[in-house]
Amino acid sequence: MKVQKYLYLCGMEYQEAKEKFISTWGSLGTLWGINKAMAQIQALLFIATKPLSMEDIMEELKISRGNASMNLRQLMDWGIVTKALIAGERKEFFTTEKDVQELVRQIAKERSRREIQPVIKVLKELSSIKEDGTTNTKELIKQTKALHEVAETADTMLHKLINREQHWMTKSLFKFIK
Amino acid sequence: MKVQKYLYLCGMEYQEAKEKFISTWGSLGTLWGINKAMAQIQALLFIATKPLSMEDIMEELKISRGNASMNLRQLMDWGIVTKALIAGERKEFFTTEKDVQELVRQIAKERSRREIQPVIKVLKELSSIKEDGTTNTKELIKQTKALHEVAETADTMLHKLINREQHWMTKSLFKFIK
DNA sequence: TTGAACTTTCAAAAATTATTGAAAGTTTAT
DNA sequence: ATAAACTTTCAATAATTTTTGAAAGTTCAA
Repeated sequence: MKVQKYLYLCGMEYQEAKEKFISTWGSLGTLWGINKAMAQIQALLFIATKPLSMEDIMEELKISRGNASMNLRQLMDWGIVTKALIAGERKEFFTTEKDVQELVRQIAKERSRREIQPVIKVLKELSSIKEDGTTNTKELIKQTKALHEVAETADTMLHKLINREQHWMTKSLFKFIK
Repeated sequence: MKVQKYLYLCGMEYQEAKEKFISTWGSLGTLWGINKAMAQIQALLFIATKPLSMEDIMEELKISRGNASMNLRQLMDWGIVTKALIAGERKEFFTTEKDVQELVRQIAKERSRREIQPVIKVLKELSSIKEDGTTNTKELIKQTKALHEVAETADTMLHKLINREQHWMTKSLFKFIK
């Protein structure tokens, strides 16, 4: 009965679509090494029409307070969720970056910093390997160099993306690649 | 004693560099949702000067036969490792794609197929949500559309990358982005 | 067809990662 | 300074993922 009333008021479609959106985002996150709760919180905020409190998030996603707190903190470390102070409220509220372009840029920036740059550093270290003339050493040097080059290129590309004004990606690049 | 002899013959530098290369690749893989053994097997093959047997791989990486077998199969599913038949040998030997550009393309292709395309599919499904005039529904529709657009762009970009001739990425694109 | 040489499969064990919940910590209004 | 209203931390637990190893499966030479 309660369910029927709810369905009548809000429309089944919305609730269903919302859940699908959140769970899809969640499993996508898992695939990319981001944990489910973190991805789902971001998804929830992404389609919310106003900032949400920790209580709201816990209730919607059925997760514990500790889990919500830790994952919100991580999202803030990634720079894609921020606290939104609401006048007259003691609680903290949260919002995510709503502009997809900006979101993509922020994620690109963090992934470069956390993943690509450390790899580049190791590849650079490996370039100091002693050339002893063996085939094995030659191959290691050759492949290390090749990877180093690709990693640098990828990083440069990401940085071009990161430093562009808003709609660069969809406009210019899309045009370029025809 | 045995160790010293080994060090003398092969040079400490090589062994150290090789281990560093493999373990770095392994942890990078983990970060990207690829399991450690799978990434390490690929790394090992990437710097090997000849095809390796399952025994070789098991011994070098200290992993079990089952583990080696399953991960080699996955790497073959990804299309980045292939069996190399060696005349006169009963055993199977394995090699990985040695050209980094080609490797990147193959990975891009698989990631598009496994990750981006399913997301695009869900976003498309969600676009059939019933527009009931509420703010929440409007926001969900808006954000779904925005993501859909970005996902399509990313996928198109990847496909341009995938279908280019060999050195497109480093040559043309690098030039373009200055 | 047999059996030796290999590979694959898969249930169980180990390792890793995520989640909980309650105690400790913090902030703010009075 | 106190206490209510919150948030954070973290040890314990749960869930998930990876790894093992041995049995089952396959292939091939004789």
